[in-house]
Amino acid sequence: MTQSARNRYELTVGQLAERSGVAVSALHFYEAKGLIHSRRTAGNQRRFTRDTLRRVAFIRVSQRVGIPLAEIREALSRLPEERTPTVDDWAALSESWREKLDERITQLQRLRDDLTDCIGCGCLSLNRCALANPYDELGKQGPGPRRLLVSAAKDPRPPAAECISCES
Amino acid sequence: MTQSARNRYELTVGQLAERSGVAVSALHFYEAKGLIHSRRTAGNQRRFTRDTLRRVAFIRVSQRVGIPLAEIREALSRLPEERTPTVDDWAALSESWREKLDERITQLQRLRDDLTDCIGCGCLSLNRCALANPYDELGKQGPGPRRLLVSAAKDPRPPAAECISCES
DNA sequence: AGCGAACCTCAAGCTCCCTTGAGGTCAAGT
DNA sequence: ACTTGACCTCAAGGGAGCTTGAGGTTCGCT
Repeated sequence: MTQSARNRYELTVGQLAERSGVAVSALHFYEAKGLIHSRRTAGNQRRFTRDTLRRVAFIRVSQRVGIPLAEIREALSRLPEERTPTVDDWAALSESWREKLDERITQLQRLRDDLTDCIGCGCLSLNRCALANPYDELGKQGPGPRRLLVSAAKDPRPPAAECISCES
Repeated sequence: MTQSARNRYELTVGQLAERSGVAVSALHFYEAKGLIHSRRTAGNQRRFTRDTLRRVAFIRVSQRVGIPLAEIREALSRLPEERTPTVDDWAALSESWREKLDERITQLQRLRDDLTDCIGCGCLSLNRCALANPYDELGKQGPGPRRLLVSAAKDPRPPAAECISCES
């Protein structure tokens, strides 16, 4: 492959940034974290293969759903290294993500239903509601949207405790 | 109201922490950020009214959905200051949150559907997919799960752009 | 009065996810 | 040859959301 031919199939970091909508600094960061990879030119500049666009797309999508970079990295590491990932490779990855999305949707729906219940009883209970009581281990890792994709609750909810705000 | 009577209706920070499941340090933090309020005893200790439990519950619930503290603070500030919030006050707040939840659910569902589409076309397009392209202003504020509750997309999606990974 | 647990106030530290800046190199156009 | 813009590295900064630690006070009980 000639150098010029290469140029048609590879992207500079600037091009990748522009086309993916991600800042150059963020791309550097992703590379440092092992989420994307590049070869270097003789002049030490990064050259990304075109499928890096897909990787970046995948990263952003995953982030929007609430998955931390470390986990995304792990998922991406399951793509074949030796060859350019095929559509099927990507489909498999996306499929697993889709399942997580489904779980998250189910979880939010329950959250919504429980919120409605809580309004009904006039009680925003920390112990009784799924609202404050995420039956998942991720909930224990502290609050915040850091890890939104939780393993969807095993259904045995914790024993209904007292209502923290209604009782004495 | 006597001091002892007061004690029955107020909570120390430790009690609030225990009953809400939130660390004392976090409660201090919330107070510093104006999400909760306390009176101080003669000895400079915090005393929280009982409805603070509900506030904390509301905070945690909101966080789980992905709402940043600043926004939660703003929502809470709509509760009446002069009197203890009634069930109706809380219901109004929760109702507005429920709507956001609905929006969020809808958004995730579309995300999921689009992901399926993308698998279909074999293309994880940054420009075409809702996936990478959250038609909402919050998406522009950078990535991450920091602000997941977006104003549900006005439906005119952006003009279908080229597929960033499929074309040349 | 004395003890320990719980409380107080800063200030600093931590994780995540980047951005900004300084100082320097590379590549393409004139 | 020169300029300009894109690129490089590395270190530091920033915001969100807390936690940890030091040093000191107060509460409740015996």
